[in-house]
Amino acid sequence: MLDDRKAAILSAVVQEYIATAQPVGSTHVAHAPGVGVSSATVRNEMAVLEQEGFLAQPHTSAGRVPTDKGYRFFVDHLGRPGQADALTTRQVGEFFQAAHGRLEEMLHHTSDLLTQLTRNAAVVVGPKVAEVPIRSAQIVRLSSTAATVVFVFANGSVDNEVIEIADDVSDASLAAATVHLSTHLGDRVLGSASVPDTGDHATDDLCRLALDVMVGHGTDEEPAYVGGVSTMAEAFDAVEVVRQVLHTLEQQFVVVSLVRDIVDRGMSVAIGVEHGVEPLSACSVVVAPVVVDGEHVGSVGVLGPTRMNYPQALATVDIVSDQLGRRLGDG
Amino acid sequence: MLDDRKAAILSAVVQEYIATAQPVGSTHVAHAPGVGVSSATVRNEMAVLEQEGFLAQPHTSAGRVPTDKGYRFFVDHLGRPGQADALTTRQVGEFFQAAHGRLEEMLHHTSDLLTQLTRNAAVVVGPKVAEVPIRSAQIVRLSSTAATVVFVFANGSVDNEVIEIADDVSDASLAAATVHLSTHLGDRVLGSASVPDTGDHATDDLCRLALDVMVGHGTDEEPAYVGGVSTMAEAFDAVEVVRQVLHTLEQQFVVVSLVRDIVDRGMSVAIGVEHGVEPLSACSVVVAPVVVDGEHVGSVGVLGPTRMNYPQALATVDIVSDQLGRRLGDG
DNA sequence: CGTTAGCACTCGGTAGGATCGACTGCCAAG
DNA sequence: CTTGGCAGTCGATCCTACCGAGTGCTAACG
Repeated sequence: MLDDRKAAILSAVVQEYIATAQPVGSTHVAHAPGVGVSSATVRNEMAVLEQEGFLAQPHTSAGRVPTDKGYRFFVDHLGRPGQADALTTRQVGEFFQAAHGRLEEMLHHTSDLLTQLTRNAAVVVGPKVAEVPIRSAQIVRLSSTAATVVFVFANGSVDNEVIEIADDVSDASLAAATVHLSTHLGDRVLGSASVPDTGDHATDDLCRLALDVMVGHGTDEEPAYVGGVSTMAEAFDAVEVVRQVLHTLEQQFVVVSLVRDIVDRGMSVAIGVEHGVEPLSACSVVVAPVVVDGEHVGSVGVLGPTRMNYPQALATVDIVSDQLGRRLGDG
Repeated sequence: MLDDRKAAILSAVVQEYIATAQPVGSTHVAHAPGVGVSSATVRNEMAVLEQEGFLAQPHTSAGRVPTDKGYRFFVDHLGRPGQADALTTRQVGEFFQAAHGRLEEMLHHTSDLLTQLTRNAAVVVGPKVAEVPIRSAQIVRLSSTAATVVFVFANGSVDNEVIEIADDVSDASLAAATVHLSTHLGDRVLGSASVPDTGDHATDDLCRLALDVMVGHGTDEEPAYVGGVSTMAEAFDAVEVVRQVLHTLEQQFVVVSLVRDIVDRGMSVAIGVEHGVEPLSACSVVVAPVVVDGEHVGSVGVLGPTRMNYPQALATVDIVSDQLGRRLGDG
C-alpha cells in the first residue's frame, strides 16, 4: 500500500508527534533514522501522504499531523508488536505475585496498574456473572419483610440482591429455599438456571423470586473498573473535550459496551472514530481479552488520546491480560 | 462581628460571584437589593471588608472576590438554612420511592442524584461493615485450595474475601465452620467478633482464618461512591488544578477520610483549606450525616469549587441524607 | 528521472503599543 | 456619615509588526 520510504516517513511523523504533540515538519523527518533523504524529498512524499489521507496539516504553514488512517497504518504495519520492556514486565510480575483477595479488588487494582504503566486511563472489565458457574446460593433474612439473596460464583465473586418477602414467611421456609437452591444450582450458570418445584408453596415462591431477581439484575452486567481518568485532563487542551470524555467515562455501561464491542470484533486497537462512540472520537482504545482455559472471561484496555504510544500500550495490555488470565486460572 | 450593612454587602458579593464567577464591583453591589447606599459607600465598606479578610482583589483595578473567610461568614450567618426547592424535593422523593435493590447500588445512584441536583461532584460514604451486625457467615469452597468467606450484614450489604485453605480440608470442616460462625456471630459486629473453640482443630483454624481475613480487610474501610467528577473539568480554568482535583478524587480513601473528618468535627461545610486536603484547597465540601435510628451509618456530600451555591448544596445534601436515612431505616 | 538546493510565500505565535473600560481610592461638598 | 466627582490603575482587547517554522515550486544536478 505504501512504499518503504513513505512508510518510514509516516512512521517518523507518528512517533515524533506522539512524543511531542507538535506538528512535525519535513526537516525533523529528514533527520530521523531510517529516512536517508533530504527535507525536500520528504516534503514531496508528505504531500502525497496527505492527499492519500494519512497525514493532515492543521494549517498551511505548519507541519504534518497523523490522521486516524495514519495511526491505523502505523499500528498495522509499523509499530512492531514488541515485548514490554523489562521494567514493565517486572512490575506486572510483582503485582500479580502479590495480588490476592477478592476478584473485584484485584480487577480494580489492575486498572490502577495499567494507568500507572501507560499514563492513560485504563479499563478492566470482569466476567459476566451470568456466565460463571454458581457455587452456592443463600437467602438471609434481614427483617420481617426483607431478605438478601447471596450467590457465590466459582471465580470467587459474590453477588447479592435484596428482596421483599411477605410478613409470614418463616425462617424454615428461608432455610428450605436456601437448601433447595444450593442443591439444584451447583455448577449451573445463572443464564440457564432453574429449579424444580418442591411442592411447598412458600419455598417455591422464594426460590422463584430469588432466581428472578438475580437473573433480572445480573444477566447482562459486567463489572467494570475505570482508572486514571485524571490523566485525561492533560491529554487534551480543549476543556470541552475533556469534559465530554470524562462524562462519558463516568457512564460505566458505555465503557463496557465499548470495550466489549472492540473485543467482539476481534480488534485490539480502535482509533478515533473507529469505535463509534462519538464523544470519544478524540480517543483511541487498546484492548486485550483475558482468557482462562480458553474462555474469554474479561477484558483489559487502555484509553487515551489518538496520539498515544500504541506499541507500548499494546505490549502492556498484552502482558497484563496474559498475567491476569494466569492469575485467575490458578485462583 | 459585622454590622448589617457590611453583611449585606458581603452577601451581595458572594451571591454575585457565585452566579457569575467574575469579580464584582461596587456598582453592582450598590444596585443589589438590601443595599440602599451608593457605590461610593460600598467602596468604603468593601475596603474595610478586604482589610478584615473577607474579600480580596485579584488585582488593583478589579472588583472583589470573597475569600474563604468571606464564604465562611456567608454560610454561617447569611445563607439562610433554607428548604430545598419544590422541584428538588419532588425529585428526591421520587428517587427514594423508586430506589430498591442492593445497598451498594442505591448509594451509587444516590451520588448520581446529588451530582444531577447540584451540578457538582458528589460523595456518598456507606457504613463501615465493621459496625453493622452480622446476619450470616458462610464459607464456600472454590477449589481444592481456595474458598471464599461471605458475611451478610443486617443492612443487606455483603462482604466477602477469598482465603487459601489446605489441600486436605474437607467439605465437612467447611460446613462445620460455617455453622459454627453463623451460630456465634449472629447480631454481633465484626469489631467485637470472636468465636469459642469447638475443639475440632480444622474447624477452629477455618473460623479463625475467616474472621481474621474479614476483620483485617474490612475493619476500617467504608464503601464510597464518588460521582460527577466530570463537572470539575469546568469548575476551574487552570488545567493543573483540574488534574490535581481529579487525581485526588480518584483516591477513594482520601475522599472517605476527608468526609469522615468533616462529619466527625461536627461541621457541615468545609471551605477551601479548612478541610486540610491540600490538593483540594480550591474546593469546598458540604456534607451531612446519614442517620438511622440515631446511629450514624454514613454520609453524603457535595464537592465543588469554593465558589459554589452553598444554600442550595446544604439544602440538597440535607434532604438527601434525611431521605436516605429513612429509606435505610425501613429496609 | 528522481533527488536536492534554493527561494518565495504562508501563516500562526509572540511582542510591543495604544486604547478601552471596569474598577478603585480619595476628596470635597452635601 | 454619605455621596458625587475625579484621577488613577491595570487587565483585557485589538492592532501591527515581525519572526520563524514550514511549505510548494522550480531549476539544477548526478
